[in-house]
Amino acid sequence: MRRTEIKTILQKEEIGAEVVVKGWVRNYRGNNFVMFVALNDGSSLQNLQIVIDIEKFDAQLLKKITVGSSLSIQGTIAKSEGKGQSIEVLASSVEVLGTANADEYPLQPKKHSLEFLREIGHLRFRSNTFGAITRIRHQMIYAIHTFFHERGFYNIHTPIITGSDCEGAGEMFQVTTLDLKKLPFTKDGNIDFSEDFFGKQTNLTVSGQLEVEMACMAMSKVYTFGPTFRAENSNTSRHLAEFWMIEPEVAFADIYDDMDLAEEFLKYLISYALTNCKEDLEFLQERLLQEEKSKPEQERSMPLIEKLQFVLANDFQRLTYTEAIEILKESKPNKKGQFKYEVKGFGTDLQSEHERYLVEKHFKKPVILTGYPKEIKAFYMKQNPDGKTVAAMDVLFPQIGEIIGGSEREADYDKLYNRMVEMNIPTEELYWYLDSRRYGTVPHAGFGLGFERLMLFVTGMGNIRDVIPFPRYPKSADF
RNA sequence: UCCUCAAUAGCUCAGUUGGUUAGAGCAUCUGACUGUUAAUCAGAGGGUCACUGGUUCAAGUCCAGUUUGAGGAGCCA
Repeated sequence: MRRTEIKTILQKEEIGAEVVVKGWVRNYRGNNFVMFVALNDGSSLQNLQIVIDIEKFDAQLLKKITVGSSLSIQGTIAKSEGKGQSIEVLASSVEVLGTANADEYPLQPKKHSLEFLREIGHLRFRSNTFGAITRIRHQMIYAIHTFFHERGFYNIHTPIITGSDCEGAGEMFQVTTLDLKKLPFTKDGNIDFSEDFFGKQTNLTVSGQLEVEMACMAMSKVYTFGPTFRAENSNTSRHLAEFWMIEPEVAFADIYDDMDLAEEFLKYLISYALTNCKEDLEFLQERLLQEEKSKPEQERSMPLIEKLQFVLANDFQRLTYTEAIEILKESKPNKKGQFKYEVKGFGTDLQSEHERYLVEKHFKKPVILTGYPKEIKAFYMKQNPDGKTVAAMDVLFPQIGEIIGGSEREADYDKLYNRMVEMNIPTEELYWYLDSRRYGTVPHAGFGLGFERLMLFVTGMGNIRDVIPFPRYPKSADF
């Protein structure tokens, strides 16, 4: 007989039907006559209650049923006599697929701290919280591809190993097959990378943008969704050394089209989560409410689902960097000296306290900031006619800050070339990037969305290390 | 990388001005109980007090360094 998923059994409620279910024991209890097992197979947050008549089974077999063990159960679906669930399965055959020594198994049927679960990252999928996050993560991946597919975008696999060390987005991890104990050197004392696997120095990518722009110059609407790597020594709850990024690129589009796409995209994903991950979101919301009970009332935030609906219901506030500086300059905390960094005028780099003030206090909704000073932004961004600013846009979200960073790209060959020289970007190495402006250049724009940042917002989790299965960060590459 | 705080049983935590044999709840084990819901009740076992060094008659407690974790900042997505 084929296995039926627990989710299906709970949905259909076919009383009297004969089924085979397989899964892991979350908890069990009982007495001398009857045993109740809460079984979970990952298909749903809900467990299925298995009822075992103790007299019908071998005592040695039943002893092997412990928290964490895996079972195959054949039985009939019945209306539950108990209060906690509407249906249950009365077992006619019980097979223990794998035991789990109760003395050693670290997951108990009780609340564990997220820090502890992170230490047992290989087992934390078996917790309710991480199960919910895992299901939501999958739904979001699916929704991202669906969104772009429905709008005529093509998915481009940009390289993970890159030959350029100047993608302009941070410190890179080196990739080499050279024997680190016997490095080959050139005559002038440098490491001889011509002996390396690729015959040159290579790194893990920090962004697929430059390559996806090349595809954009033929396919018009493209996106890449892949792993990116930053060797920055960032120890925060919002950064990972290995994370997944979504980078769409659209030809014949300007910065306003880019903002429209970003807002539509984020709202689509949040709306998708609300309709397709209801049960898991409700669970995470309840978890957060329990956690917040210990906090004073003013510090408590909106319940998770309400917060997601709120973002859907309101237009993102769009304003320029210059306007933001004016608002911040005139703000109470700035005048009273409550900001750690005072806002003085144009050119001030916005700190997270300033972004938070704009999003959480002043506008109380997501904000899209545009027109940043060119000095604080990347070389490829389109220079505005004012000579001071570039057509960049950052989407700022409550609690997480910058969730999206994007721009209209500089399409003019001379302007791009000169800016690269100004910023010491090696033009020979990036000849291929310049070629896109030399042959049939068109206006185009795109952005990058950190997938785990989106996950933080949708799940309401506080630490980015808890929304990716196996987080990589400084001093940590376990599992 | 910087600032602040923390590390005691498998987990979550108490541990007084430095002073006898380091405590609780949960988990585990044993037993009781005819339908449980994080079951309940009774009993038992379980500790290199993160690590290294120092002060002291005496250190879980004080000091220094190291490691790890949390919160915040920077870098960014």
